[in-house]
Parts: sequence; C-alpha cells; structure tokens
Amino acid sequence: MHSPGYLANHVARLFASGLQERIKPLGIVPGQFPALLELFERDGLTQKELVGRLDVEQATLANTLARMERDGLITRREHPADSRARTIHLTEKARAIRERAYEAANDTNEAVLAGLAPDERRQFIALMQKTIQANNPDA
Amino acid sequence: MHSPGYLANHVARLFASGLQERIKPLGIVPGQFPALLELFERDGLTQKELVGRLDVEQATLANTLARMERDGLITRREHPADSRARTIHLTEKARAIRERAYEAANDTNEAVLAGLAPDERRQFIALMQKTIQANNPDA
DNA sequence: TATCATTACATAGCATGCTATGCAATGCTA
DNA sequence: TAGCATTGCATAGCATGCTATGTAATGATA
Repeated sequence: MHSPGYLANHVARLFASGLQERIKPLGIVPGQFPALLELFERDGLTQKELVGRLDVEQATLANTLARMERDGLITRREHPADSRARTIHLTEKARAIRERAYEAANDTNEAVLAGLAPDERRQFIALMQKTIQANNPDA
Repeated sequence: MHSPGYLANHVARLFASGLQERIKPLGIVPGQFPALLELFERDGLTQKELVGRLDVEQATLANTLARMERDGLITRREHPADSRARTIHLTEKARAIRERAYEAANDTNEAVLAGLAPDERRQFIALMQKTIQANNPDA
C-alpha cells in the first residue's frame, strides 16, 4: 500500500485526528476550523463569500455553518442588500478561543511533521501546494 | 491557507474524487478500494485480518464490508474454527473488475500528480511515507 | 465446570465530504 | 412589468471516517 492516493488519505487523517484531539477542549471540531479562521480574519462574510475562500462545496459549508450555529460559534444576520443572503458573525464564545485555536493548529502541524527535518517540511508543503495548483483549473 | 494540515486534507480529496470518478463505472466507491485490493491478493481473510492490513478502525471496516456485501462484491462464510468470525470472499463480479480497478487507481495517481516531475513524485511519496512512519508507534 | 475476561463483529450516533435538488429572492429581458 | 433565468441557501441522501458500546462466542481460571 504505497499508492500516493492511499498515503495522502492516511496523512490527512493524521492531521485531522491530531487537530480533533487538541481542539476538543475548545468545543470545536476540525471541519469548523477553516470557516473559523476565515471569520477571525474577516467577520460578517456571507456563505457564498466563505465558500469562495474555503475549498469545500456550498452544501458542505451550509451543514458546517448549521453545526457552528447550533454550537453557539456563529450567528447570522440579514444581509443589508439581499434578503436571500445572510451575513455570518462570530460569537463572543468563538472569539474567545481564537488564540488557543491557532495554537492547537500549530501544535498539530508540528507534531504530525515532527519526523521531518525543516528542509523536508518545506519540500512537503511545496509539493502539496504544487499538486493542488496543478489540479486547480482556475488558478 | 497553507497550513500543512489543510493542504493534506485538500490533496487527499483530490485523490478521492479522482478515483471516485474513474471507478464509478465499475460499481465501486473509493472506500471499498483498500479492502478490495487486499482481497484480490488474498481471498478468505477475516474482518480482523483485514483490519490489521488496512489502516482503518474495525467499525469503519465493518460498515464498508456491509456496503460491499450489499453491492454484491463480497460474500461471507462461516469460519471453520471460530464461529464469531467469518471469512470474506470476493464475488465473481468483484473479480471481474480487478484489472480495471488497478488501472483506475494508476490513472488517478498519474492524473493528480501530473504537475510533478518524476523526482518530485518520488520525494512526495517518500515524505508521506516518512510522515506516516513517524506517527505510527508500532512500526 | 462455572464464571469472568477477551475477542470478533455489529450497531449507534456523529462529523464531514459529496451530488442532486428544492425554494425563495433577485435580476434581466421581451 | 410579467415571466423566466439565476442566485443564495437549505435539504436529502449517501459514503467514509471516528468513538463508544452491545452481543455472542471463546478462552482461561478459580
């Protein structure tokens, strides 16, 4: 089993389970992470805007946002100009875990890549980026 | 978003969706692939033996096997010595797609890594293997 | 040998990803 | 401006991963 596809799946699960463990105390789960990070950077985006920044499908994000709302991480307000859309806002609870969330992500990356030398890590990251680029028609 | 964890997740999804597309005509899905490959190599394993060879949890495999049985890819027979266990056997239908399944996997790997030079591919694979190794306590 | 621990597998419940589809609000155009 | 196409989001249904737990068969031991 050293098919690249198999390996990639396995590596991704290493990151996901490592992150899950670390952020569990914060009351969040890995799937919420990308949305959370974007909203930390820029609050009040619409779902469509978020989809544009997070490589997941709209339906996937809709479900994730529903869970985040359920979990008290976000609230939604009516869009000032388009009543089909809603703007998404972090709650106090979400803002409060910001620093620890970043730490958890860094710690996870550090831990999973602990077996690689600094040079290797850079290569690894570059190769993943290059692979994604090459498969992304609109880049 | 160039966190290694994020990139790894993205790359894994590239492989999964590429494979899914290619094997859809064969009547199988990506999650069934690892089990299928093992059974191609060695028919009649028990679930426990399969779990030992496929880095997924027992419960995950149990569900995958249930779907494979439902889809007519495997049958199960009583274990000659232990009536808790059952041996797992590929059906004719599954054996018939063997070659095309291997091709689909190879094509997918080829396509996803098309943007990398041969050297880079080797490095990429080696780095994923090294990462998995380093995170695998029983290796 | 009766009892308790272990083992093999199944099931429940959840998160996260997808495609397909529905619905209501917008927007364009005849 | 009426009508149709588009857009923003939600929902349905499924696969695949997980943890936790249930069940039945084995096995080991008092």
